Amino acid sequence: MITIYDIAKLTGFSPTTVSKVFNDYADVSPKTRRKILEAAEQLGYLPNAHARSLTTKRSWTIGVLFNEPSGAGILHPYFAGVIEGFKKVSTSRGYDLMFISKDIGGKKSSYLEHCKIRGVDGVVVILPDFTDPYFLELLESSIPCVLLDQESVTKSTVCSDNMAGSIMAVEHLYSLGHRLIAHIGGGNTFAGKKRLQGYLHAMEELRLSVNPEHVVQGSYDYTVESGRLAMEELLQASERPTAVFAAGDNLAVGAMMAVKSHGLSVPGDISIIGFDDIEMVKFLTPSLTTIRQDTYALGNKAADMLIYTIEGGDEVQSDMIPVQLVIRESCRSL
Amino acid sequence: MITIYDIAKLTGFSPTTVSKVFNDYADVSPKTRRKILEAAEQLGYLPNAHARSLTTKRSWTIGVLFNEPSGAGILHPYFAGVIEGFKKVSTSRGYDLMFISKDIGGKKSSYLEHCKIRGVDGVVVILPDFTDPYFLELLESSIPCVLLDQESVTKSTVCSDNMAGSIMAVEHLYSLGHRLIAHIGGGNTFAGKKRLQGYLHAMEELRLSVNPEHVVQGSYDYTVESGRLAMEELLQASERPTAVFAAGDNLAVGAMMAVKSHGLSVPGDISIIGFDDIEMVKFLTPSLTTIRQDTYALGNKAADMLIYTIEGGDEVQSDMIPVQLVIRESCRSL
DNA sequence: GTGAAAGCGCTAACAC
DNA sequence: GTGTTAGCGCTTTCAC
Repeated sequence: MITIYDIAKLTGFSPTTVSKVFNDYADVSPKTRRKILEAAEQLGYLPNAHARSLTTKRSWTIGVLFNEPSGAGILHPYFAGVIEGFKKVSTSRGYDLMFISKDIGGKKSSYLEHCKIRGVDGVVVILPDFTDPYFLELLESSIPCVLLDQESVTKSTVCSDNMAGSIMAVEHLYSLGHRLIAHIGGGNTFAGKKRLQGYLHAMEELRLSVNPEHVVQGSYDYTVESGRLAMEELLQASERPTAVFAAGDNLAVGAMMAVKSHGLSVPGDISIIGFDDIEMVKFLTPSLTTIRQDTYALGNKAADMLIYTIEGGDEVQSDMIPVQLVIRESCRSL
Repeated sequence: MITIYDIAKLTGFSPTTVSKVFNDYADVSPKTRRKILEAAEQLGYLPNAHARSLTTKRSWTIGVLFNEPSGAGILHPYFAGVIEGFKKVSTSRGYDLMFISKDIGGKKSSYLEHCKIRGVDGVVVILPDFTDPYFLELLESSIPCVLLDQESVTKSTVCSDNMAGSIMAVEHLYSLGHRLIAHIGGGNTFAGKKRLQGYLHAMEELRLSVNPEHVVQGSYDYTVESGRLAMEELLQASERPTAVFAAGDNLAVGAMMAVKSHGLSVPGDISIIGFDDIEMVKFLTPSLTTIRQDTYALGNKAADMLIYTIEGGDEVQSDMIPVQLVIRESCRSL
């Protein structure tokens, strides 16, 4: 391995000066800088990130925390989109991404411990289950964090405008003439609660009464199966809704399947609107009307915030990304 | 930060002995070990991975290389499934995963340089485009690698049994009475070529002639749009195929869209079979008959191989994971 | 502008 | 069983 000492030896300068060149110090003469750079090139020098981190206490690494137990984690398009956007800006700012789990060295540990051992500079958290004690521990630590779809006063947060999206969804159904509008909720998650809240708010604004039987919770993992189950429940209601607003596209897909399995039609008998706009839904029959989240923008913004904190900013930030109604075929006009 | 020196001071032992305890050396008395462990616990000691790596030249980190230019990268369910499986076993073996890009420190560099700077112990490569010069450079290096869907004599490889899967697909169509079977290819990728090969092989075995107009290439990125385009082309053929074997589910979905847009029915007029079994396709109308790849097993196996190499094994391994025909509604019997 | 010296936290000979 | 010593590759005072 080529080190700065090799370059020092070759050029006759000291390791200190070589180091200064690679750290863009101003007090190196242009001539010296050039010679050192040439020697580095010639020797094929590459810096050693571990050695650098050991002295500087900066790893230029960002930990990525996401849902593992459900396994849905990375497989969900929401996660993938956010990470893609996050990676884009963090990479361009010089940071690499590392997955953080509760395992380390094959042994169980906490997220916080894992982060400290690896010396990550910050963490992006994409974890629907905010009751996890290990997550709480991380929140209380002093490690820079940005949270997606969470609320916090100590850490920065980013989320979609869930309220506005839900209101759009309900208003869209209303404008089509629907009055009996049901809701399949996203469980006990931040997004799920906001969307429920948006639904309730919109119903009230429109002076529509909410039949308690018309609000059922899907599980926090937003799976198709969970949507199917929820729809089965809705179908048992004394009064059948004419439209359903599902808090996630997977839930909506499950709901569509349930409706069809009862020999009913979407949108003939029941209109369905989702939330997310994951890629698949535009190919369904009928294609799904939904509220599009800009996952890429969510990731971008999260990275901006986290790096701001890592690099010394101490203001706790929080931002909401606009969402958009995408009209397709799954909702009909009455 | 608590170091082994703090523990040494507190317990009266030397840093060496403390270090030995954490590295499970046998020559430490049980009593000493216990005292040191207690002190560590009490002080809240956590090891410093950078310092450790600096001396041992082992980072317990595995680099993940995947397709970035297309952006399809992590968003494709294939990638997500493989990584999920890969992460599972590597984590349990003590390794963490880090994304490797061509950017580092905000500057352009090569994958190989990135790996060396970060000191990763090995790399898993999930890159359809094997003509990338930076990928070639990595292949020629001595860094432990495992490649997915690639061929190599110097590095270990894992892939699905693409040939067998393609043969299954064609035979399935044949058994349903189809004789005019077209193919939408996966472009100039390893998997794409194997699947084309399997198609050709099966056609020959079944003594079916292949109309050259019935073989069209989708792009290497396996997108829906690419499948749509390819199907449009097939629809121009002098003789219309009764069935199409698409080299990927996205391609198949695109093909279905094209068929429908011409007022034709799947499977009424044209039967379609895909490859992958990504989650969405079972919810399509008609649901897609396809060849299922076990992406999780692919990832598991890749991790096993890579860790084998990292930990000193010098045999170049290669393995093929079985695939499976999943019959749904998109192929009809003639 | 340049360099000497110390130290980041840890492990690995080797001696005792 | 335990400790001494040196060193991994780099950065950072601080002196020149």
